[in-house]
Amino acid sequence: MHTVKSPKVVAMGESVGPQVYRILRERIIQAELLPGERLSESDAAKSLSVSRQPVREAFIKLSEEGLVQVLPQRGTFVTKISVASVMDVRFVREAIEADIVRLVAEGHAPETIAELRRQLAEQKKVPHDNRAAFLRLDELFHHTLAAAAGKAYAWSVIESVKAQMDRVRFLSVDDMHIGRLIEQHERIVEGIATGEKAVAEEAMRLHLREILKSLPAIARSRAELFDDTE
Amino acid sequence: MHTVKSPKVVAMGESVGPQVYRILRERIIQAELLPGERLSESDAAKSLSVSRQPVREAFIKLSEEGLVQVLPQRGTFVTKISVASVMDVRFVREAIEADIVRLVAEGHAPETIAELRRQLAEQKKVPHDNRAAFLRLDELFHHTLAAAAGKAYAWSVIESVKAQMDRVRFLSVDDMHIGRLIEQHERIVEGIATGEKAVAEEAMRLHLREILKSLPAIARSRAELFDDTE
DNA sequence: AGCACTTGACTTGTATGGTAGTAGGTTAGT
DNA sequence: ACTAACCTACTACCATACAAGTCAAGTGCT
Repeated sequence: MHTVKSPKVVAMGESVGPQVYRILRERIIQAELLPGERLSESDAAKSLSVSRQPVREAFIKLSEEGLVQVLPQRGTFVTKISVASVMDVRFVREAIEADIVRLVAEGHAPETIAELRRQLAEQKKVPHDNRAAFLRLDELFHHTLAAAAGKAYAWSVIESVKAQMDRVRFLSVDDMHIGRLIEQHERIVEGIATGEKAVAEEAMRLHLREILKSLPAIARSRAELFDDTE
Repeated sequence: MHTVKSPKVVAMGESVGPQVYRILRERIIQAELLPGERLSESDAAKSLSVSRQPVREAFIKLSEEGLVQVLPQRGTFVTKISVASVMDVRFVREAIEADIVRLVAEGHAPETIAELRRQLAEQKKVPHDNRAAFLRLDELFHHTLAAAAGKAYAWSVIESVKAQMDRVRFLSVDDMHIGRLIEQHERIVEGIATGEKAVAEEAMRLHLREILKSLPAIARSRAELFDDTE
């Protein structure tokens, strides 16, 4: 039964609601949908060839994540990036990942360390202008640490929270100084390998605070994307 | 089945969906809706005198929190309590609250310390059999710490995550040794007052690990409420 | 008796209709 | 010209109808 004539954006095998959610989430994080932009249940529904209901469910999820703001009877808008929100998320992330990396350092499993070193080599191979590729590897690095600590759930919490940070990272096109970030990764792995959990933890905390350095400059240069009520 | 033709359980002034969510969430946490129990969009809608749609949205939110499990075309069930899930949540909570209490200890604001001591006195006044009252004060205590650290967002993350822990706490009727918990609170406040952030942090970590001690016994005595596939 | 199949009463997922409310441009009144 | 009332075109929210899948009881054949 191939009744699909319309250019359905969604695929089979999974409910439509979650698919719409992921599509919109990705577009917001990658700044394809700009902060402040107005969305609409019916417009989004039409453009995705689905009904309004799944779109509505997606909007609700996005609003819980703080990516959109739903104003009843008025409209739904992509939230502007808020410096305060980014810092709030960063704090939570640091707290969780600090404990994770300490656990990994305690475990000092050889295969984990080998895997992390493999990833470091991979990261160094990325050309300095290919930002997206490095961001993927960075994501993998942190995810690997969580998995090594046996904290899959903690990672899922981080994932649901870090969207606000990711939006900023997609903006910092120019001076990402990938080299420095890799050095920080190396220090983390080093601390793990030597079993110095305090060293590893502190390296992770510093690593996650790196975003704070670039944030003010980005907020100034792309002021129209940021919330100015703070 | 006595269906109360209740005159609108929901109130005015707020959307129906979130209200339904809170009502069901409360009932699940307080074990009024038992783990394993089957829910139904239409039944819940009828008993609350609303339509299926807001109920559906509530179900989705609850499933994201891990309180219910939605099986398409089959049914929606209150999730059984999982020892692994409780420990996962506890880990995240410890990581965040450890950093929070350290911040508070660094700030050593006199009015905060005074407020915490006031709450300690309040906690001691609670009769040892009034579990619910103590749980409310305990909740307030931790919330106050987060607020004092200026981490409202971090607290909201904890709130959305700790439902799994709260379900267990409502079960541990008997040996809650409220006294010991208060002693732990006192040690936390002491660490904050003296500015020894390492002491305060460690006290918080021990406090949040307390649940692990009672968990195995509860899982054994109320095995029918727990997931046995682990 | 025992197995294959049908049927119907459920379930959640999706689509659509109807309502109250807001925003903004336009028009009538001064 | 200026103000105020209205009017239209939107919005999200809720209710309801329909579609598709699941499961178990029941039926008829072997």
